[in-house]
Amino acid sequence: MIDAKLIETRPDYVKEALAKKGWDFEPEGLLALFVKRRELLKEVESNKAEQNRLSKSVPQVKKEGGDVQALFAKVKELAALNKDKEVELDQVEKDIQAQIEVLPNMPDDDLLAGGKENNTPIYHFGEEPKFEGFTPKDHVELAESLGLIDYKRAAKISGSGTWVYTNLGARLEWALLNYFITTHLNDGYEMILPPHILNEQSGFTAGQFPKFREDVFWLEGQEPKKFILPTAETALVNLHRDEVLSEEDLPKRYFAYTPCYRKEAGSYRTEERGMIRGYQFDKVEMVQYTTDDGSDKAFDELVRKAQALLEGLGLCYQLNKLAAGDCSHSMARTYDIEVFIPSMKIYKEVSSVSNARDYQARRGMIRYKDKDGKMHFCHTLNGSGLATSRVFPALLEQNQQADGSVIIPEVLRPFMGGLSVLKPIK
RNA sequence: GGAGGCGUACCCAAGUGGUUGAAGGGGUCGGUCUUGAAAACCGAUAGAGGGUGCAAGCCCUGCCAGAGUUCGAAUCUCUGCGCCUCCGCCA
Repeated sequence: MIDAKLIETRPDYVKEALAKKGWDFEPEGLLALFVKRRELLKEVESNKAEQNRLSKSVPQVKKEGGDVQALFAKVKELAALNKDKEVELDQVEKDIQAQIEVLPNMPDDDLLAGGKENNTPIYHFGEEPKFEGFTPKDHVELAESLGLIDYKRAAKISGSGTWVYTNLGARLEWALLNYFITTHLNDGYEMILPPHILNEQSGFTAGQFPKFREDVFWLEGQEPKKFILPTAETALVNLHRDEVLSEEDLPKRYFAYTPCYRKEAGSYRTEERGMIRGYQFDKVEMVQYTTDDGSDKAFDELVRKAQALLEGLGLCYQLNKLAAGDCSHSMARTYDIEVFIPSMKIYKEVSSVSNARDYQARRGMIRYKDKDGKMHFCHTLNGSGLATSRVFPALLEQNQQADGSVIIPEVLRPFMGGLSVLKPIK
């Protein structure tokens, strides 16, 4: 959530920043509400102060045998006078809240305005494989011929947009996750396994609601409402909601493995074959809580970590600095790490690293006390480290050989019983 | 799912309608004592959000959350949430 004070004192600055995200923000309405709010607040509070003063004097007046009834009448009168104003104030505050909470985060100053077309690749790793002397298969064919994924049976037991990892496919998926987890542990991150069913407030704090209410799976008949997490970020950034941390505990570095559940309504299912986009995919997610001046450093750290994971696998990827309009709704800054998918001849996101600055912290009252006892909002950051559903196909496609086999990256072998190559079963 | 209990400041806890911003204890910080430490003793410290003001300050909110009763609520009523205990069911 954007700071209301900032909107009030520098409306043009906020307007300009949001414009870079393609968001047309007209502050006039809010500014008028701020004025209205202040007016009402002054009236209501001074009236309330008078009521309190009179009420407090009751025991004294009683003792002196004064006219208590007259006092009662006076206070009642004041209270009646205040009632309408209190209702009005309440409404104004709700209106302000409603208007501010839908606003996206403001992008960092250095980001280009506009959408995808203005994303800037800033680093490239590895070489796009050449496949000399044979026609490469796509990952769907490979997964099938190697016996890794069963799409047919997935459709039978679940539906389209899903898959079953079978045999060595399941082993490979698990090896990837283990490789990620082991790396994060070695880097000193704390492992978390959160519940997958979360309450509405968690979605709000993460900034997924109200905007993305339609994109998650809601549990039927649950009161209060519950949804299944679309990413472990939702759980991790809510861990310290409504808490006051102390500066020496920061930064907090967490990671969690969870499947992610998304409706993906209206997505490009047809061109994205196989496991490029599904209703459920596995992801290891990293989250940091930092001080309000520590998030830039943390951001670089998370980007580096995500890069290192792909580099460990030896996969060709690019690092993409997103333009303001392509950054996530709640984020001030996002870098995507995109792995090369030969069959599609494009780079597909496997990790999205973002700095929310204090946007989520304000929504969830996540604060810390500095060494002088002063309160601050934390900064929160998140980054995939990594999502498997695109690493898996990229790995198959990039590492395929002329004979249809696929070389397993060395870092994964310890998690696959030393196996070094996947061979076709038919 | 059924029955009961609880929710007060960093922690424990008193408080059941009136100057209660909230007793007491622990903790923390400072001091006395001590070669040093412990103990003992003395002192300090009670969160947060908001309004107003140059500031000191003053004011509003605030004892899980919300609504209500009352001139006045931590204290009474209702609702919700959370936790605990017992019973049932169950991976």
